[in-house]
Amino acid sequence: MLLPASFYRRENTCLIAKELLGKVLVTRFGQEYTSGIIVETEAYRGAQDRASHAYGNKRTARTEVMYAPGGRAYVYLCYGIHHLFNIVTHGKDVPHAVLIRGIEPLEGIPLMLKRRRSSLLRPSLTAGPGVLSEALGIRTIHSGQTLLHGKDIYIEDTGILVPDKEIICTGRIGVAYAGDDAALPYRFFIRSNPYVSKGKTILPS
DNA sequence: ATACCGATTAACT
DNA sequence: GTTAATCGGTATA
Repeated sequence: MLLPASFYRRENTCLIAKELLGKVLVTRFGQEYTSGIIVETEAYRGAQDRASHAYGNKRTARTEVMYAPGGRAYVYLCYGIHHLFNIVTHGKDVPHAVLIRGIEPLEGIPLMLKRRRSSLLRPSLTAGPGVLSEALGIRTIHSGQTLLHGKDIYIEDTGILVPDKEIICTGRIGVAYAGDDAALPYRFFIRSNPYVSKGKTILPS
């Protein structure tokens, strides 16, 4: 079942990030079909969150899509190389988003391997926000696209159940510049899943 | 026009 | 454990 607008447009972005675990992220570009189970996410809470590109309600051409109602892709280039895929959440003019940090490959694995120029199925194929975008063929040109039409990029609920006991919550990765906000418990991942990224979490002080 | 830097990764020691 | 790669976005002038 395709996730509906009502899933993304709720106000609790941390809850959305948590509930995205176990959902299936799909890209379908013509005949090219690839998918993976979401195993790691991070919430970014807009105006009030120093780690967010929309901190202080900053509006630029890049961040504008986050001000749309939930259910669109926000994709940006990081370190000049990596395309990072986010899901816009909350309502209009509230620029929240969820970063997808890890997926477990499900369908179209040969195509993912080809996109990653790899021949071996191993966690480095899709563990990490930059590499999973490459495996799924997601690039900055997709920023702003809707996830609600079941075309190009979308998310399905296939009934995979992730027990609460298997979900771990920590501080976020790579946002040391955000001061105290870096340690907020906004990162969610599935315990012991090999496709969770290997970055260092920032511990609360 | 110019300068700085990052929600990372892979390849090193 | 460390660090080079790499370039669009953003701020400043």
